[in-house]
Amino acid sequence: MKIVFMGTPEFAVPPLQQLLARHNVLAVLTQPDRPAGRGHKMQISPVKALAVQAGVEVLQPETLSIKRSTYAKEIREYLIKMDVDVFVVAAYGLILPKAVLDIPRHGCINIHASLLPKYRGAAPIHMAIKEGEATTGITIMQMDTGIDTGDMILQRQLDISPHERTPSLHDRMAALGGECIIDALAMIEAGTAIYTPQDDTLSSYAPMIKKTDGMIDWAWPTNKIINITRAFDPWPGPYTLYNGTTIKIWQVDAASDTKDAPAGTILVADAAKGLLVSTGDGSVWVRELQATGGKRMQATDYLRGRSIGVGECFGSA
RNA sequence: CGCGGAGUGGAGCAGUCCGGUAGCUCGUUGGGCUCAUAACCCAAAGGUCGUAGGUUCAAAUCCUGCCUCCGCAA
Repeated sequence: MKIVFMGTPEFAVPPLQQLLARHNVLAVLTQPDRPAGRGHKMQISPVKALAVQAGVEVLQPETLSIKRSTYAKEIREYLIKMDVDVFVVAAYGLILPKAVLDIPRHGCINIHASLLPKYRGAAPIHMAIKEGEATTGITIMQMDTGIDTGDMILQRQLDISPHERTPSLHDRMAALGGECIIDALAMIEAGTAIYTPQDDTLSSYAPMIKKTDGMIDWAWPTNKIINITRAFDPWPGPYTLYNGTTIKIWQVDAASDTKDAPAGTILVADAAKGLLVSTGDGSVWVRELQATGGKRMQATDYLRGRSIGVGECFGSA
């Protein structure tokens, strides 16, 4: 099929690879290069890197709204002229106006990283782990003007293991997304695709993650704190405040004993035993942490060189 | 040129401001104690102080370039 691909981050790379191998990808749309990272260096998106390497034309409009950009108008005319069968969209990051959705013969197909109608929106993978889900999956759907509200074409499940963290689930989801899009396109091409509407009454929303979402509230239940540390690795990084600095709390385990102390209180801080902190309903061993300016390390290693006093408190500057 | 922190035996850190024999908590190795131990006691090994220059009688420490890592911000 003749395809135009739209995507930006790492998640969209495996699907694009699959499409490049099996279909005729005429162009790739991805977010514009932006200064990012330390030093504000210009950075290209993972999708752009792959497209350039594959020799596919790359278009990077700021927006597809013709009200806000004359370039968007040119792009639209160009896309129409290409006469493609379908647009495949995976974590592109731009809203597609109805006029764009209607350009291809088969419309726009989206790869979404959740079992819709659950977790519509920008961060479905993080949200599934944060909520402690045991199962998630990929949904391929026909896009409409809503955010992840279109009719579903194909859905495939994936189990989340109890200790799984975002990076590993993200990679498995991206790979599965690549398989699903190929299968879904085959059904569309053969005319055998079945379009199932979503049940809006069961829908939920996974909004874009903010930096501050990584802040741990020690009054939360132990399980919620554990799930946050699984979900927000490596970004935005689960963290707490201590002595006016930020400490990232990468990994925690539930402690068997519970002690009566205000949430966030350091119950044990010993290079041999570890670091025990009270929570809303018990306590957790902090296994892996990262101080400002340092790298990730075991809590016991941290305590060998620096001291945290028993009775001190996490979560307040 | 976005702001800032850091690089010291195998691990985590102190020492740098005010240059003058390289230190702490661990780990490792050997020995001891103990019914026993991840516990305790004694001893030992192990470091071009990120890198290249500069200043100096003398540089981990002061000056400059470079490399690497990280926090903030995006």
